[in-house]
Amino acid sequence: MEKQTTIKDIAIALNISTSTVSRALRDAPDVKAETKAAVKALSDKLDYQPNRLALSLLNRQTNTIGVIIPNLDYVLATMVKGIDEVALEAGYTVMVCQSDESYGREIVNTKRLLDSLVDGFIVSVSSETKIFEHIKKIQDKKIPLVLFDRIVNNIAAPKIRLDNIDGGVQATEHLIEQGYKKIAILAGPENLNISNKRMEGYLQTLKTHSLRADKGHIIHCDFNQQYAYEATKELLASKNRPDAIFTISDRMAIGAMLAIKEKGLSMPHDIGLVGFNNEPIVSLVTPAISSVEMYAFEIGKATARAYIEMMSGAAGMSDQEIIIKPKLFIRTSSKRR
Amino acid sequence: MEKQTTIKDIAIALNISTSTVSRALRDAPDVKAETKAAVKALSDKLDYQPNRLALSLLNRQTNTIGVIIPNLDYVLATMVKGIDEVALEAGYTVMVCQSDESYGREIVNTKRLLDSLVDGFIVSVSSETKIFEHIKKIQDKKIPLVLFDRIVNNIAAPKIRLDNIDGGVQATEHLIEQGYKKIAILAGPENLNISNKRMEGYLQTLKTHSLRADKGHIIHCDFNQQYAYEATKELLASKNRPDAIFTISDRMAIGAMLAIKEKGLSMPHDIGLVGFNNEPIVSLVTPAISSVEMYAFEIGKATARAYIEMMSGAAGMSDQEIIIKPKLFIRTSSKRR
DNA sequence: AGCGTTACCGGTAACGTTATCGGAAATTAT
DNA sequence: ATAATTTCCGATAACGTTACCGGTAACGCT
Repeated sequence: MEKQTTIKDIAIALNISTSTVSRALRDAPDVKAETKAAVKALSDKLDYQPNRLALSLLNRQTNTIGVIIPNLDYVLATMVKGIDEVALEAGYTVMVCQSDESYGREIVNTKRLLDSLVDGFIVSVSSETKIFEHIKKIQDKKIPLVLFDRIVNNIAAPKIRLDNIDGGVQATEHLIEQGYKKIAILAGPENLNISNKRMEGYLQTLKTHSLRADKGHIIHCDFNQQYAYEATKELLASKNRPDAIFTISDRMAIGAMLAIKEKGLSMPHDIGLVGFNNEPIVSLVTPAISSVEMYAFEIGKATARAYIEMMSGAAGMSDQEIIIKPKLFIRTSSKRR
Repeated sequence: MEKQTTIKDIAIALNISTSTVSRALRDAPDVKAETKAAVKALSDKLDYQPNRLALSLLNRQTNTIGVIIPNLDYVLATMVKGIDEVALEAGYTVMVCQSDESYGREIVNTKRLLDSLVDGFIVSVSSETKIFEHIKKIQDKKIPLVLFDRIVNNIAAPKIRLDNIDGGVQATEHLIEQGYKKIAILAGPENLNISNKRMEGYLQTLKTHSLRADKGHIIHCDFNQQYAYEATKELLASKNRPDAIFTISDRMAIGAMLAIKEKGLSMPHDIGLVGFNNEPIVSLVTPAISSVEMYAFEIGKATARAYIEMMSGAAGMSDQEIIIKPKLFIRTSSKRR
């Protein structure tokens, strides 16, 4: 690693002071045009780039956003892409850290970024996280914080998220409308907000239609395909077999689909199936799976915009909540009318 | 954003010098145990964290790796996960920038990170990139650089990549063995190294078996599903219709699959299909698609390891090339014997 | 000629940290 | 008791940059 050219190098070469070089580079009015030209010529020649560390240290801001996410699955990668796009545009650099759904790593990541590396955070908490001291610590230090997707309710910060309840409602309404009566739900871990909200929509809709959810039809399982597969196998073997399943993610829907196929049952005839996220994959499997689109890219962009607005000192952001409306895409797996 | 506690705050509070505080915190031998205890107690109480900017400025190193990738699709996200894991373990922070397959954004990203933000690069070039001046500039400044996955041949840096030729060979050998005679290939953009290498394996294998590739059976198209779908439609409508297709990505295989199904042809009977990457999706579609596993996570980890080794001053890294062997997973789409 | 004004530039401090040097006090050795 | 050593700590400079203050020279005005 070679020494980068600094303002000092230029100053010495031109036999002027660093102050003047600095001013010349910033096009300050009180520098002779001639001097400016010389400085600029030399700085181009030496490929001078200001040292951002020094600037950050001086100005106490890094123009870097710390983004902490639980993983890089399709949905989150799409959201990050949205964040990235808007942030880059606005001159921010983004630092993405994966917590890998681990509470411990989430804390480590937060701590590291807190070492004056970033001047704000955009966070989606891991499914394992039940204690939010590390998040609160961010706020204690008065560092801007925006939450997205997997938000935390009792923290006062701008929140950008899907209307998860509505997603649950849309999915369940649709299944009922298609004539399904015994609708089961494959939910995520019990403390996962987004899962609970989707379930809330589900329960609420059942109630509206005077249907009752069998206790055995509400399954909490880990957020992945394998668990969903096994849970579905059990569901299908149970006495009171459901005639439809709503899963709160597409990966879980795929797991369910495999179990259903294996059992020799047909969709949508014997069993209806609706997933969540509307990942590309769901339209490629057979049968194509209905799914709730959550507009991840939009959520990402809105998140970055909220962050920028917050940084620009907008007031009353802490209780702002941007809620994106989901939309159900109906496909073969649940369409029997 | 509140003022962080600094070493100075502690020094003033305890009426000692900042030097002593610094030493006490680093457990230097020449500090009284009593003083050390006092400093540590107060630093805990004030939640002191050293300012990494100041340290980086002083030591001329940031312990941050700049990772530049073209996008965050399944394969690259998996690789990043591998990089992340190893890097975090070794105390590095990772800065991921997406170029979004754009040459321009790749340059912008490189430039930004070059502003003394990172002390080394891990790069996978975008498919649009044909000029590598920005990469060479990294090396001109003697900044460590590791290339992975989409490497650039005429740049002297450690390279970690798949044995793409072998992947092409495995896929093609398999198709020939299954009795397919007229094997087409859906390749990526013409300047994309990984695509060309996979194609090289394909051509090489045809030659071994004294088969000739019809010129019309070699298609270059963009790296996505839609283009592959359309290219396949054309292929299937052509006079000399192929009886097998090898695509250099799974997303392209999916596109091909859709076109084949639409045409009413059956796999593996009428047409054999083999993809590349072995993404989870390929075992979920019907028919399940054979695909070449590229061990993305391993590649990511190996990349980070090479980077760390390089940083530790290991010699002769610049001509090191780590080549991971792929492995074909055979599924319904191509198994007719 | 003397004064004020303008144009231009340099010096210094500061951001937070540590390495280096040097020095005072305390301890040990003679 | 004095010298020699050890123990402990403080001051300073440095990393690269800019804000701020100040100063010199040239110019214009009366």
